[in-house]
Amino acid sequence: MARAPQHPEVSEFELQQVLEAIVDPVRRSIVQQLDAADHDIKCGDFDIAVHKSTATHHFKVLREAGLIRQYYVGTSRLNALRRDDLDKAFPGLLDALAVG
Amino acid sequence: MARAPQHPEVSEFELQQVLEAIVDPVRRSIVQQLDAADHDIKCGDFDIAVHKSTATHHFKVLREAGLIRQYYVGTSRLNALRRDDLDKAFPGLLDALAVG
DNA sequence: GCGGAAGTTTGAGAACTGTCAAACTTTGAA
DNA sequence: TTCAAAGTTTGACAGTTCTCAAACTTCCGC
Repeated sequence: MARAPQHPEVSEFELQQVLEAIVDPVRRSIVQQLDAADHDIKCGDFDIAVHKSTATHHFKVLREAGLIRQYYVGTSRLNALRRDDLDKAFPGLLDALAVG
Repeated sequence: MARAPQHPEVSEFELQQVLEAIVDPVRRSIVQQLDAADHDIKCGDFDIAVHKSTATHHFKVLREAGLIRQYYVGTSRLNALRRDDLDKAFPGLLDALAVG
């Protein structure tokens, strides 16, 4: 496990990449669960119906697109929604997605 | 050519389908060109780099998702952005996409 | 009517991506 | 030090979809 996973800066965000990230139902569900919660969530604590390794893949896609920030606490990896950064880069996008 | 192509009602719009429609760069470009223009646009008049038959496919995806409305004028098919309907179903979504 | 213009349909190929299984790494606790 | 927990990595497979080519349909103008 990389100690410090790569996270893009806000200036590096790309709409195409963000759209490709949230178009997947599993990933969009992850984003919505983070948005609905008032705390960061461990990878293993999400309500998703895919295998562990598949989840890892989805988290990576979300992280590289700039949607989430990941950090370790012990053996667990916590996930945080980068709401402020996203609102800066694409105002209104996250809110528009919360609907569905 | 079907005289009257199928268009979904606003109540039938589905976010997942809309996202799948706009995630494709060619289709998103079509939507943006319609949004930027103050008039409807013929299929053949879009600035896209794909074959005619591929374009037909993209227009169909956009139409079935509810993003555009199509109607014939002679041998030409005109395309209109369903902005009002989309704003009703997914407020803020179209505006958020106009950025990129 | 005939030919051209504008799209559509169908078929097929290439590329991408979501998924799981199995093996591996790292960390915390007993 | 040993073991279990939590994720990651790699490999492979299946399904989807973007794309083009070729043949076809419809409509307009000559």
